[in-house]
Amino acid sequence: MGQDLPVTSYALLGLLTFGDELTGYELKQRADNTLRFYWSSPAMSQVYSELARLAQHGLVEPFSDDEDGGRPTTRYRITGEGRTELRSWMEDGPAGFPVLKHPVALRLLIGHVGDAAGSARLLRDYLDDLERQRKDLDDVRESLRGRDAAGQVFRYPALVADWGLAYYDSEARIARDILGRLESDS
Amino acid sequence: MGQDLPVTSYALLGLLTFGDELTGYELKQRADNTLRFYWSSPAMSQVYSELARLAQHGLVEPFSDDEDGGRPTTRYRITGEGRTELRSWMEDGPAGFPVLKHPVALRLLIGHVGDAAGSARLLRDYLDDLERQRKDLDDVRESLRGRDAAGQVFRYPALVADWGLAYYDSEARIARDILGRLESDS
DNA sequence: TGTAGCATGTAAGCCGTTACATGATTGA
DNA sequence: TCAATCATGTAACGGCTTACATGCTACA
Repeated sequence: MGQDLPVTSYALLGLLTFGDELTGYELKQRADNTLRFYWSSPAMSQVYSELARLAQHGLVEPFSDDEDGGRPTTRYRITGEGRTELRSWMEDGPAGFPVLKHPVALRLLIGHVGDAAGSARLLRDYLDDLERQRKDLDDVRESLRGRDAAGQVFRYPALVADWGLAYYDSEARIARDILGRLESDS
Repeated sequence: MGQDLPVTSYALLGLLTFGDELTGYELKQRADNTLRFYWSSPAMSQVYSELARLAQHGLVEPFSDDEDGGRPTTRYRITGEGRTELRSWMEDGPAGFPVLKHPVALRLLIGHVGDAAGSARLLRDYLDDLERQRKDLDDVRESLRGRDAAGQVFRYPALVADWGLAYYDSEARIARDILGRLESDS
């Protein structure tokens, strides 16, 4: 109750609420498929240290997995206390406004320091990145098909993935528009 | 040449390229009107320590301002070396993809841990926040009118502000859409 | 007279990253 | 047999925040 961990801790804890038990390694992979797009995927080393902390607080439970055929590893499952804590975190006041670290917008802001060609290149590179990123997220989105209806496990992850796709589309529209405005300067 | 400072340092340096000389306090205010929306506005204490570092590297120049009528303070101006360094940073490889810390999307991802009403409230609160934020940015945008044409000082800041406004509009559209989808579940 | 804004910092501490270290298993 | 992947950490360090400290000026 009110353990007040860093948000990333709750984020990782949340990834353990989908009915399965993961190793630290697998948890990192899941983070790369989800958190990466609208939070940030913690480094491998942090995944382990967060898991250790969560275990210390009794929010996750480690257990050794000696399944025949595989080498023994440590898996983690969320505890009842973990679920309670997570729920109370979700209802704890306003979520807070998103923080954007947008190096493209930042460079564009001081575009007058460079030349017009530089700003145009900046935006075109961004459009390329967006396409790649959109593709990645789209693959994730497709992998949820069939379990994404109301009431199903991946309903919410699917909603969030759709959000992300719409966001990338919007960014691309905006970047193209600004690029056009820059080109009409000359 | 290749001093490799943190991005926030370059960001603050960039804010000194608009033809005026600022105190640390004023620089913080400018950051709140610009960086806040697509980077992050550093704490007051960090503004001072970054200025100290920039001065140490010769990228800004402090000087005392004893203008009659005001109490003496320290102002900073960008140096020639500072401009050079900033330009080379801007052209230094790809800008990097934006990192989003989106607590609303994060909470929505694990919406199944709470109840449907919680997710709906989350989104409605976000829509309120968006409106406030949009208003703030719109005030900033309006303050640039008249100096935002091609070739003028605030051309690029205006482009970035327009980007931000379009982004907020897009977020609101998406959030409303998801809210609608959630409501049609029941 | 008191409060809000202007102005400038120091210190402690957490979050998160990179670099480093180690070793088992699987498949080409 | 060699490389990639699985698997688990430790150590050092940087960035950034919060809390704290100080004092002046303008104005209600």
